[in-house]
Amino acid sequence: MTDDQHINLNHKALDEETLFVLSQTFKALGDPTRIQILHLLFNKEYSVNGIANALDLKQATVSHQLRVLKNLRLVKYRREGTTLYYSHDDEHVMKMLEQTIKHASHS
Amino acid sequence: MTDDQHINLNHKALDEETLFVLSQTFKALGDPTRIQILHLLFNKEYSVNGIANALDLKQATVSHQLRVLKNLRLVKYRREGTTLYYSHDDEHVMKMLEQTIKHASHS
DNA sequence: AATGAATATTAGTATATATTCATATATTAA
DNA sequence: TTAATATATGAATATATACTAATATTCATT
Repeated sequence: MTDDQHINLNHKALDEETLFVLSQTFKALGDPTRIQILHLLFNKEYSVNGIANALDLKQATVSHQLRVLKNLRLVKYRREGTTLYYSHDDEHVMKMLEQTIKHASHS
Repeated sequence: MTDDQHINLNHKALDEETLFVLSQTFKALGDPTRIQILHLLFNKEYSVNGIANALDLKQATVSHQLRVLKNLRLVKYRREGTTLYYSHDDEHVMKMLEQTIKHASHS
């Protein structure tokens, strides 16, 4: 029996659901394309094609990634005719992203 | 020419390197095992076997994931004999994790 | 109803990643 | 130097994910 066997009884393990939500959220930010999209949506809403044009991505690529972000409630949209305008929908995540961008930029 | 074609000239695109660093960091947190490890390391250092025991993971699994975290400088270690004690090494990331855990817990 | 525009979906492919088993390496003690 | 312990590494496998091309769907207009 080595020291490794000792267990910190004070430590509260993360419950399964929290762990799942956490990892899903971070995973959503773990892709350059999705970061670019969220970063673009920081100040204003964009249509799907607007995002595709601004970031030089295929329409289908943007649509796929928006679905991921929408499923995690990181973005929302409003419809105007056939056009869907997407905007961010999670203040905490956007602030976290902002902070981390600042941190990464001048490091 | 639709409204989508208009471009926000005020928007500064993220440069490639920042984007890469950002996504790498978030990707590191996008896995339940790595989150558990970092969460465990919040208050104190642990050996590799200590982590494996505390989280009921294989030694190899922990070692592999610690390498990922170490490459991103999210953890560091000190040696004591044959034992390596790992601890966290990025205050910003740990604070971000803490905040997001709080946010996810009571939501 | 037919057309055009914007977006979503499906299928296919390529790539990345997490885990496990088996084994190698490194350190210490006898 | 041999043995024991702790950790790292390599190979194999399974799964997940991102992108693309093609097509389907939805909505508005005529």
